[in-house]
Amino acid sequence: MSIFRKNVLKIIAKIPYGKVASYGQIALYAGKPRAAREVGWILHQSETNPKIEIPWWRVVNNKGRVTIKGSYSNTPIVQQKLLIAEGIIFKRGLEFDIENYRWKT
DNA sequence: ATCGTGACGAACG
DNA sequence: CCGTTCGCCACGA
Repeated sequence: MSIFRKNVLKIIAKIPYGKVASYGQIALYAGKPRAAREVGWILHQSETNPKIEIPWWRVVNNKGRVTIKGSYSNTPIVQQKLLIAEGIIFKRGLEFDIENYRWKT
């Protein structure tokens, strides 16, 4: 397990209830400013290989859109539902105004 | 090593 | 507000 991967999981675990962060943000905080795609890959792996419990649904793309593909159990609808349950208002489809909920350090 | 792919992001047209 | 292109990074064939 790489150090970057460990940082990614640790940081995602810190996202507060009702807040979200982009893949790029997580990559930045974890020490690889341009590894947004890798963060997505790591989450994809964690889905079928859950070492620790993390609020994966609080990670979205930088435009405030749910871009997860309905892979295993974590589908776009499931993610949207979890976010709505935390108070996030969706505008249309899988989009919402991310600046109202973005987690900042 | 090369190539295609993806839960990304930013820049264009 | 689209859709496309390109740069980015790791994984697997």
